[in-house]
Amino acid sequence: MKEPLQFFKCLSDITRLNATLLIFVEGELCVCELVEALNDSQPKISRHLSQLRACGILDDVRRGQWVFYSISKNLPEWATEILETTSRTNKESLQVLQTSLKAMENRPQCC
Amino acid sequence: MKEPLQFFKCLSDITRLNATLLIFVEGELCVCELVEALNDSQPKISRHLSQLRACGILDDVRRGQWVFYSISKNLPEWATEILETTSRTNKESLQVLQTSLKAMENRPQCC
DNA sequence: ACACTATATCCGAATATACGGATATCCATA
DNA sequence: TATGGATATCCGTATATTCGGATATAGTGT
Repeated sequence: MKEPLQFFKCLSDITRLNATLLIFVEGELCVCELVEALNDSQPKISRHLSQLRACGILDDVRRGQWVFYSISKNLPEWATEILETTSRTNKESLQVLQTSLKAMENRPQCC
Repeated sequence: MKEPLQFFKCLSDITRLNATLLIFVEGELCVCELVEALNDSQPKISRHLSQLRACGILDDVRRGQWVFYSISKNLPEWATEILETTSRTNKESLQVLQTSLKAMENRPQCC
């Protein structure tokens, strides 16, 4: 993630924005958790996640069956600042997503 | 400008991003100045400016023949923060645009 | 009224983006 | 190695976005 332009393009889709912010506040999430929290199809979520990874916003790590996504350790300071500002601004809608997430059963980290 | 999503969509086009940032650092610019500084066609610039105005990022005011654009007085704090961060990050490419602007002859404010 | 400059908008074409559905891949476990 | 769950990718389609070129509108000065 070198250019703000590319960063804004990534965040200009509702699915990618919500996924990024949710991961930003939760720390690490796997695909099935995001499918549940965002209430979207698995291929759709997966496609957007791989785009965010390709742009350098997310890191992914496989752990058993699951692939966990987190904010890239190489994300520049300015991008983190923008995520900070945005998560604060979207606090309420983010809390809705966090609630769906907490209501999910059989979350991978529990096993 | 209510939602970060909409804000990011506006800034995810290179013409709109550059126009917004240039206006952000210069304070107020007319269409012909932006046409010159961004080296694009007048209809293209005009179209993007009206989009930015419709989204609540820019204000416009006609002064004689010219229409001047500035950052909207109603732009929320969080959006200003993002513009601040972005203009700092894009400092170098912004300076190139500012140089083209300064080199322009017959700028409206001179008359 | 006319000419000229600045700006805005309309239109069709080209391009980009996002999607659903099907399918492939990867891993754990029996 | 067979099965099943989780994830990724492919493909064709639908939609959205952007563009250039033409044209319309608005204001200024003659």
